[in-house]
Amino acid sequence: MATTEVPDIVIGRLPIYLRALSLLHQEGYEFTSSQELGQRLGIGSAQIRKDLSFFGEFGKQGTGYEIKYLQDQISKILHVDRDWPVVLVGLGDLGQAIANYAGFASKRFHIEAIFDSDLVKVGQSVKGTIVQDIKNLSDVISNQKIQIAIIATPAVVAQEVADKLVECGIRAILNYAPITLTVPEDVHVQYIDPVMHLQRMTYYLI
Amino acid sequence: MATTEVPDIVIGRLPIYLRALSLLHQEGYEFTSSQELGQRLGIGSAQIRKDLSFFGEFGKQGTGYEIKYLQDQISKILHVDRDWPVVLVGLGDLGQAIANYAGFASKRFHIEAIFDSDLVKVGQSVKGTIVQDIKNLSDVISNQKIQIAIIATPAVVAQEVADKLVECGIRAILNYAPITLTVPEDVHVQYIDPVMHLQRMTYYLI
DNA sequence: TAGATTGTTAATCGATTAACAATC
DNA sequence: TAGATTGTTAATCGATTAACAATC
Repeated sequence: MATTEVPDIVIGRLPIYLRALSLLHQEGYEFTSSQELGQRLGIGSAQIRKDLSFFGEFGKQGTGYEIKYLQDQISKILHVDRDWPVVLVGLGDLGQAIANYAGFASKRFHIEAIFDSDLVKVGQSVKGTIVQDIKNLSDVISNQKIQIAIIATPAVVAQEVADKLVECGIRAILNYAPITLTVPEDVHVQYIDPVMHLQRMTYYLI
Repeated sequence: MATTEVPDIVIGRLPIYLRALSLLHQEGYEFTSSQELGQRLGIGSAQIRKDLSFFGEFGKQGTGYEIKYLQDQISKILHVDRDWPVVLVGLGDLGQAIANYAGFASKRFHIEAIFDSDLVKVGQSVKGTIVQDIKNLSDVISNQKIQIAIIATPAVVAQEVADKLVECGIRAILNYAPITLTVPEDVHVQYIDPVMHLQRMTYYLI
């Protein structure tokens, strides 16, 4: 229970737990156990208990975990018990889809500004958010104290965009461009590349 | 070099190598080394060499790897040296975006059929592919011998859809619905959930 | 109380890394 | 040849799991 630097792989599982708890809650359950949770997620019950033990004691012997309480606790741990403003860079087909995706706002991630280098797109409005020239990037990020960016540009300009974002003070990047980004080690990057997931599965086919 | 069952985590890195090689190739390079590759990817050079050694010997001492050759070899290993037909289930906003995304076809994954339960959408055409009633699922999959499916339905019906896909013989599922699926162990599932990636990063913010 | 399930320890398992002989 | 880099071994490191006392 000491603050011994929680492994990132453990942090990576917390959102999975949160998602499962959310579902259990929706289904009307009030309590669950590490065993039930593990069953649903295909994870060992011991691992779930161990993961949670990095942060405190959230259960009761004999009865397990109160779903709503555990949800709240994990939300606090992950800092998702608040709204997060986000900037989106790139408004091609992919950027359009991201801007229109309701799933972000429903989890309290709000796209506050959209940037594109194409002046034809600048001035257009997507879901009430006006597309801005990428020249305004720095001002918007510092004025609104935004820490999170989503990159949805072509791969060729993604590194350049990332550099600019880092320079503007962005601390976390969700990158949809199919390229590994180089950033300072205090900046976090996560990748979304559906093709890579498909390529990983075809290894096992035929 | 024996066939000792390659760890899945190694398979998961091959597409990353492939992506980097592709980029190096585009940039006009002809040779690379495990060190250069590792530098770009933030991975140790020893790990890259170890990963590749599961499959054979692809480099030369002193000079490293011929990019084009290594690309071809990894492509063969992953079975992405061929076209793969794919079915898409669910044509909401997300499904629309997936159907319109050029990145799949460019890597030889072709959406051959789209299914939706909404009869209003059935008959519509997206990029030349006509939306079909989900009742035709079984026929299409068996006639075209399709092994890969993409789920882009609401979370509440995703498990039900997955069950049906498995029943029809699907062997690999790319799931965009925010829910952990339960499938037989010979069926592969990969998840795309951008919100989870964001939640993982906010842990480290403020 | 009896049954269930937690939190935690210690053992196991697996993955990463450092080092180096082989060799281009 | 001299320099560079591979493929592989062995050592290290870290993550998962089994087991169980504690306790609701």
